[in-house]
Amino acid sequence: MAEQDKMSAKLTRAPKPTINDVARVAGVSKKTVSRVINRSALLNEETRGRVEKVIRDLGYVPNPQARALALRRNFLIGLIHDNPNAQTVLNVQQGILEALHGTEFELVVRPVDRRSPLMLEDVRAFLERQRLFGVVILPPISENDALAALCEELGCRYARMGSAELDDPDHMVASNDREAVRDATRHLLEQGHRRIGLIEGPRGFRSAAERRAGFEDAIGEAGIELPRSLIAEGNYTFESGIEAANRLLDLAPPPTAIFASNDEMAAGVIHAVRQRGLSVPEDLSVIGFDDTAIAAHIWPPLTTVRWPIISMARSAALKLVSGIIDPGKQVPEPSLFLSTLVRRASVAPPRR
Amino acid sequence: MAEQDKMSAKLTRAPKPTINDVARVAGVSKKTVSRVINRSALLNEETRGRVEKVIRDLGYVPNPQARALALRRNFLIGLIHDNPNAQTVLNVQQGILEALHGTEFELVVRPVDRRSPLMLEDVRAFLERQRLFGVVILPPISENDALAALCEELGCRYARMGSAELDDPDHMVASNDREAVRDATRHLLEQGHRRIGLIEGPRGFRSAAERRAGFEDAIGEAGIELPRSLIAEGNYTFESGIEAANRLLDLAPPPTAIFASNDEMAAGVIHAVRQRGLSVPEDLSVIGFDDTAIAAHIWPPLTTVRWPIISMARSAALKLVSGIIDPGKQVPEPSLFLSTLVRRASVAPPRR
DNA sequence: CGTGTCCTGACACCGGTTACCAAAGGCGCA
DNA sequence: TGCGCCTTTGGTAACCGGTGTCAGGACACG
Repeated sequence: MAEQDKMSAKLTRAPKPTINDVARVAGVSKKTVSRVINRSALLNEETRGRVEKVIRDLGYVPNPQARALALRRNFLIGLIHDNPNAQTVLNVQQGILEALHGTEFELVVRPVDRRSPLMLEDVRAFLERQRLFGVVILPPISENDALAALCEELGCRYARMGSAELDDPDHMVASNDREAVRDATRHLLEQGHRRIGLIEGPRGFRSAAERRAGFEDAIGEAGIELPRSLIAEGNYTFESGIEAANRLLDLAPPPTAIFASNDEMAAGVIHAVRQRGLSVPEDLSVIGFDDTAIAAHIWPPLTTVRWPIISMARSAALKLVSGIIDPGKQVPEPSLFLSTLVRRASVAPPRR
Repeated sequence: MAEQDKMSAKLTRAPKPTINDVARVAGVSKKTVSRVINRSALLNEETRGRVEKVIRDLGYVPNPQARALALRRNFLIGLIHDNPNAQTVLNVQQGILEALHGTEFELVVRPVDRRSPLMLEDVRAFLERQRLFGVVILPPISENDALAALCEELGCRYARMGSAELDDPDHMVASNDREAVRDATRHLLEQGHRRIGLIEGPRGFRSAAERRAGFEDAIGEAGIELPRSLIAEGNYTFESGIEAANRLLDLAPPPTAIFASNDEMAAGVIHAVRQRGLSVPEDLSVIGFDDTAIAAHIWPPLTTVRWPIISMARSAALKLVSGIIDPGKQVPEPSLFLSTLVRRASVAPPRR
């Protein structure tokens, strides 16, 4: 309590030092202090050292609001998403914050409604008003080219995350979904499965198309015919996974394995199998995609494709602020991340 | 494309109107426009109308950065959390954003590390630098009184969410965990269970204590002795649920039902049961707490206590900004929310 | 001594806010 | 009716805490 009073009193007596205080104490002009802060090159080393000492002594921290006004740009990174998967969104937030740690940037979240006709105008108003420094755009909304064009138009840096390269590397962080799904499907083929069902993501999603393509690649390689009936559409939700699984399991003969385009739907598949009194992997092998927490937590633990979302998010954020935090560092952030198969217990050889 | 060019050109030609533009066109001073924006009482109605029309015609929107500088306060609401549960955090974000929708406020997320000795200093630096308007603090970190004191000291509004009333209603949004858990435990008792295990949350967590108290209330009411061995401690993670369940199931005789203090641990219990070749609810009844998505998605669907987290978060955010957005509205936001039992399929009468 | 380079400072400005003052109009009162 | 006072309304200037522009001093060099 006493300590708190002291701190409180200190605050009242000595409000935060401003650039003027630093300038006065150091015996230089505001502008020179500003140059020190911004690591301007044309500065006498001796002067820089003196000012830096005063900054340290006074505990001076530049006011982000004033900088935002003068620079006509905020030190905020926005996260635009319409992702229904909580774990994915939170992982992305974590990755971005890791990249922003120790900088003056903050993270502002902005969920949007992909289906709303006002979505673009909403985002425009948001970006214009807040003058964000940059935005990270999550899939599936990241596949919207109009959104990227809007950022470009408004002079807002952007980084799109996705399952394929939709943009140039400066604006895109992608994963190799197609290859990863091909590997996952090969894994099923190696186990002896020949009749494999696919639950694809919603039409129009790039990720859905990529994953389907990878699946078809592997099936084609193996010289297996893929009847249309073995492909069911889901919308990335648990419930749609149940429905799609039921459609596939009602076939005669039913598939002996199913690749679901995300873990949530894979969990739905397992649920549906159990409702029928069957079990995984004895009666049906299942592979998911994402490796979210649910994959390790359901029973049986789900064989799935690990999507390195945290690293991707970190890289996306670093792309946005690179050259700002540390002008020297110009090592480009990686743009392509590799998804890999994680083998757990939901895959086994087919019975017959 | 043509349209985009047009818009782009328009932007270049006519940058965002400022308060000066509005004043000039309306033929009044900046100050008068400012009065209109801030709904000052001492203003001629005729003047107000004229200025408002100009504002509408020009599409003028006050610049938040300039306001932040002049007012020494940002229009940002912070979310401080150390919650490992993705769904909970995202639900809270959703609730806050619902409350902030249509206002000039934005949401900034700030995960913290409860165990770090620098946590308080981190938050202090964050609040001082950004001069946040207010913060919503999630449990369990919301139980930290020093954090609330810090907000008070820095003049930052705050709203704590939690499982019991730790603060006055202006700063607290609570749920009735104790009563809800008592009801859940009564439900098990009504089904005929007499030997019921408890997996409590980590020591030092208020939510853990409240839930345990509710459990003991119900057991005590029923006149049942509660041996210490039937209480196992977890840390709210899936894995800790497995471990705790194994400790309880190794007892002789084992419990016929388990109340787990959150869904994640309840999912772990179900996992452990299945690993032993047993099944839920035939061999063991399970109740969780939270009603996160996982509760409905695992098998069997989990009977749990619904924690109205989204409404709580919305209310917390409205507490912060009330009197700002709409000075007229002084209806106080509710401070206590009721958790209720959701019956699914993880509870059945005991076998013997 | 003129010229170019390097470093620094004066000053206006970003777009709002508040403090303070001035003008206009209403009113009581002599 | 005229005067002073109070209230209402609007204007001016300073300020919030930084940034850009540009001029100019110091110094080396031809």
